[in-house]
Amino acid sequence: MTPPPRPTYTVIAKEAGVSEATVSRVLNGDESVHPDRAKRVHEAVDKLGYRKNRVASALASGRSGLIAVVIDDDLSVFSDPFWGTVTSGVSRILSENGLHTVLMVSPVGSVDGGVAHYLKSGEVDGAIFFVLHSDALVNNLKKSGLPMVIAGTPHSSLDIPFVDTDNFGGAYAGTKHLINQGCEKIAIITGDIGTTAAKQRLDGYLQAFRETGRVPAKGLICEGDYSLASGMDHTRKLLEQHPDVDGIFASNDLMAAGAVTVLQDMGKLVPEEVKVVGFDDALIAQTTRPALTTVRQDVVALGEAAGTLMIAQLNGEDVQPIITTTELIIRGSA
Amino acid sequence: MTPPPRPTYTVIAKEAGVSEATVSRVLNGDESVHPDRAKRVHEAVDKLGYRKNRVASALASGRSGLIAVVIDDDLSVFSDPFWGTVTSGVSRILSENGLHTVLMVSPVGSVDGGVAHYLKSGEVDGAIFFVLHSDALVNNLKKSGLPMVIAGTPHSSLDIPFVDTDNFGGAYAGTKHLINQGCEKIAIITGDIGTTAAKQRLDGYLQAFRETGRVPAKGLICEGDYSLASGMDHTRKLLEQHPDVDGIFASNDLMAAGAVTVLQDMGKLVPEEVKVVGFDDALIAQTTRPALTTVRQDVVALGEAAGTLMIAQLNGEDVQPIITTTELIIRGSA
DNA sequence: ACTACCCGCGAAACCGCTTTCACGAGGTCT
DNA sequence: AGACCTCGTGAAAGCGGTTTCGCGGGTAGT
Repeated sequence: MTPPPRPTYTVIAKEAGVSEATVSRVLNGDESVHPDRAKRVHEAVDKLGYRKNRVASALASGRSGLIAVVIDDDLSVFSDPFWGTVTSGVSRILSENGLHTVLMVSPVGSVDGGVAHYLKSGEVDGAIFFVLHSDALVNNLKKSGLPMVIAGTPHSSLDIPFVDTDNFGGAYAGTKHLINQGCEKIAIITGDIGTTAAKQRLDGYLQAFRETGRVPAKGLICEGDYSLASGMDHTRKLLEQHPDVDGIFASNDLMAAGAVTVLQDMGKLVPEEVKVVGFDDALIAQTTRPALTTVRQDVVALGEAAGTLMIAQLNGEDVQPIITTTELIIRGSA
Repeated sequence: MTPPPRPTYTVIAKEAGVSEATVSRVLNGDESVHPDRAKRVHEAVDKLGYRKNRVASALASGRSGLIAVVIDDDLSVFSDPFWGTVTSGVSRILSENGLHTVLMVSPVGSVDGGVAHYLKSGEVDGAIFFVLHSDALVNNLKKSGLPMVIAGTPHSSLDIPFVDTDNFGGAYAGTKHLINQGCEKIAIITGDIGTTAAKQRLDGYLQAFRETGRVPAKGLICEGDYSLASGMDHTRKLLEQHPDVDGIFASNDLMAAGAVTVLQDMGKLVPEEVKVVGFDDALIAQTTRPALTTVRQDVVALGEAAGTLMIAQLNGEDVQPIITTTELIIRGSA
């Protein structure tokens, strides 16, 4: 019933015949303790099955061993496996380093909300933000000196380390592929343009276009929002206004899937008449017919990179942004 | 640079002209403090922008305000949005109650791994498990007196509160629908049969069948594993061995999508020649052509239920398992 | 041989909050 | 009026570690 009482330093110290201070030193890897005594301490620890109380440790040392992962509730967390995957990558890396992940799913807009309070209250040693629309909170928190990492490219050029996929390069490669396949009239359905990722992908598309010497016709740039519905809607409009489109680059697979669906419903053959390229290489890319040609991003790696950056930062190391590479996966749709 | 020093009880007490004990009482909602003094404390708190140090509080009170959410690494966390969604539901409810979510993604098989240690070390006030294959750890931890909630039905009948979707009822309804649509030869592709959810869905299927007076032919029960690939493989085999199947109930949408894909590739019309029903109502259900008829489960509600159960338990309330209902969503595939 | 260091280690203060305990004031009961 | 409660409150003892400080002995320098 009652949890068995756990031993404390007092007990270990007595058992090992040393002072509590020495126990602390040994358990924290202080080299200056004589090997013999260290050994005695370790034996006592093993024998008594001692485990350090991290709360007490946190209070005394000021380090909690907790890293917050802050996900803006506005995100489509509920339907997009992306964030869950990133988070588990983060969590893996952190726990390998003796840290734990505190998940905070909450609107992050406000500089003064509950999340902000919590982060400022010093209960966590660092915070990893999944930022999309606004850097306000992050920016504000920077002053507090809390180590932070941003997953996704920040809007303003705060000098906060971040990790991101090579959105530009990926979109460039995807668009280039369409061009190489002989597409003449290539549209793009962007993601939520309030996000840097969507902007960067748009830039990649434009760049590929520019290199051909042509300029993307107005009306070929459709502002979507990453949702299936927006992929479908924009494709529909596109076909009305530009019946001769022969290529669509969608900023994620969900919208690409929507595009394929609509195209087929409206009697267009994919990829014969219209080619479609997506982004992400999500599961859904494999279930459409034809399967989606898409730009793969390594989401787990992204999460791990975020974790790594946090660890490095806590160790006082010099930290550089990490951009993970993408890979064009060619399937049936283009 | 250095974070501004935060005020402590000492400061608040001085400012308000009361003792630290009184400050503590006020801040913890002790009714017995005279309103005037309470007011003075609150004013001091506001004026100084005081925020309680939860770590110190945790050490002194023995309550950390942290709830662990343990996800078995074996789970397909990396591709299945399901768990991320449940988790965010949990997180929402907990944070509304002043608790925080500590995410632990790690193999849970061992009774003696890092997770077990952490949970036993008293750093969390409770744990919510996403259990699939084994109850070993949970079972072991029960003795420690740690409040726990299981998401998913436990294998053994431990008397630990759990939340789950009505898998049986959902599968029953789905299968029944196929029967009502005139299907004669209905196969099932189960999920990983090592999970209770998969078993329950199979039972629902069998029950619906039984009520017709018929017995499902051997070979119509295919043991899948929730993956797209297994949905495709089993459908392929099914068509070889039973070319006359006219209905397939898949234990999740991913496998259902695989089934539809293979059926069409092999020249079968869906739903004219073979009808398909999935389970989950995941996003993917809307992107197949035809869109999937499927059994919807409310994943967010499931997470919230788990959170609610935890809160209730911490409050010492009587706790009953929660089974969330499902709903048959009829689309094009059946 | 004498002073100057350095090193390993224990005593004790401390981290910031919670909680027990006891005390004094005011009220009640006889 | 005296014994007995009750109630609000402050002093102080923890909670279980970490860290500073200083001591004693050994080493080094001259």
